[in-house]
Amino acid sequence: MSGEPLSLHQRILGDIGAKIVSGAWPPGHRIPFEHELTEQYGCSRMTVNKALTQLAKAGLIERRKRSGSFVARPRSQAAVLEIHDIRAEVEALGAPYSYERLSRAIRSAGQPVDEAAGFADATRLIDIACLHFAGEAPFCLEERLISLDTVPEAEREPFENIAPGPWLIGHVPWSAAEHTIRALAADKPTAKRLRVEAGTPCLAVERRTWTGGQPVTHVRLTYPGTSHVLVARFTPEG
Amino acid sequence: MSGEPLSLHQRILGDIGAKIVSGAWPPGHRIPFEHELTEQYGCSRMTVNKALTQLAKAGLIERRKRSGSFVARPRSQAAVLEIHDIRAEVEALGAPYSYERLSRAIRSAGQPVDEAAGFADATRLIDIACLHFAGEAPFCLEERLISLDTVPEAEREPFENIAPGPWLIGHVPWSAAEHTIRALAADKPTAKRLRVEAGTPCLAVERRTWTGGQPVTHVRLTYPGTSHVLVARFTPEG
DNA sequence: CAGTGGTCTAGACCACGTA
DNA sequence: ACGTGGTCTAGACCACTGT
Repeated sequence: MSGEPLSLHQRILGDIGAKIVSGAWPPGHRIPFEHELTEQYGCSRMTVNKALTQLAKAGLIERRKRSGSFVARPRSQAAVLEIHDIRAEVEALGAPYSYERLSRAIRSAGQPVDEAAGFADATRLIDIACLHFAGEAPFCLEERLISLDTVPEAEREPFENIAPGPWLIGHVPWSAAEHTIRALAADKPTAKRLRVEAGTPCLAVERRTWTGGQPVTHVRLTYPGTSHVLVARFTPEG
Repeated sequence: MSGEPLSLHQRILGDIGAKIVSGAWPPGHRIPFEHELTEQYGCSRMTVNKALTQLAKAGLIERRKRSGSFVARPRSQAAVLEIHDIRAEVEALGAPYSYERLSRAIRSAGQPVDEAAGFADATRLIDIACLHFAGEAPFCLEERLISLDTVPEAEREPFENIAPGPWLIGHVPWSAAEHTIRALAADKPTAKRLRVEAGTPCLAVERRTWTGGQPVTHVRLTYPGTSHVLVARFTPEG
């Protein structure tokens, strides 16, 4: 439907992807060798290689030296999860966004939760709690630890007018991130802050971020009830 | 630490990624032109281009014709969510896996839930409920609709000895999938099936799958309590 | 040992956006 | 108009691996 002229390697990728997706080439089926596709499309090997490399990264095919490339047996689907800025999420709902810092403290790592978050003992941490609002209603509770060893500038920032997320993005680009998503029941303090009843189901997203090998921050975002969903998509086109 | 000899384009990718990640090149900073990197690394333009193209796909840089390439302002993080087979998840926990079909019916689409799932009115559907066990305990409730227009073979399958997920993977490769993740409270029938109290927080993963443009299946997986977490990772290395 | 994919080269032409 | 990135070529060498 999109009348855009596809580049050649995209066309090759699409053609092969279609064969796989349609079932014409079942899992285990051997894909034509690169030199065969080269003849078939009348192009150079690099162009074919680009398409096949991309299919391999998408997990649709598996490449074996000396043997060829084969349609992969789908073992796990890898979907792309878009993690948006909270302000953007709120404003996408058409609600006015606001932010309130609840607490800020500096302490040394040593609690079990710190270790679970990946902070070595005695790492100096800044410990922040804050609320994000959509209109009058609490949208999300943020509980965050930032390593002052990795981000010393954070010590001078009160985080009263800027949320830690946007501040960090402006000061410390991440190199790696891990998200953990779970459902949990709001405990009493959490429920009070989110203005829901204790035991209300919440979606909790925990994110750990590293730069180089150093832990930067650990944050738990707690969204009350079903106010929030995460969406992840997969297409082989990349 | 991994003593593997990196390919040249990987090294270039890593070098530039490090500059961005360390903050040495802040958002908006112009990256050396391809021909400059060509000189710097003593390689051809394709090699440089491969690295930059990959960085652009990872969202670390933004490329503009005539202007050059620039460090991107991180807007949304795109993390890769691994969706595993339920049997594999259970066995990874060290528990014996078992499966029980609860119900199976054939009907025509028309309910609001069918429309939300993307099935056109009057599409013939197979409607299945089943339970996945980890040992004696229910691990996950699966409620699934399969379009018989798209997958007519499903009509002959009782799904008593094989779960719909693995069966579908063997019969209908997906071309696109969308996952929606939310927290919810178990309603009475769900709670009974999962052997928890009504109101228990559950993690619900809904997946819609298409092949070509046709909807294949819609499934809701309900995991009780905090028994299950999803993990998503991001690294610019791809 | 032969043939595969992985990687790289030294060019080339083109579309396109900015100056 | 110019210089950028996007794409492609027609070769090449190498490591690996299955026969």
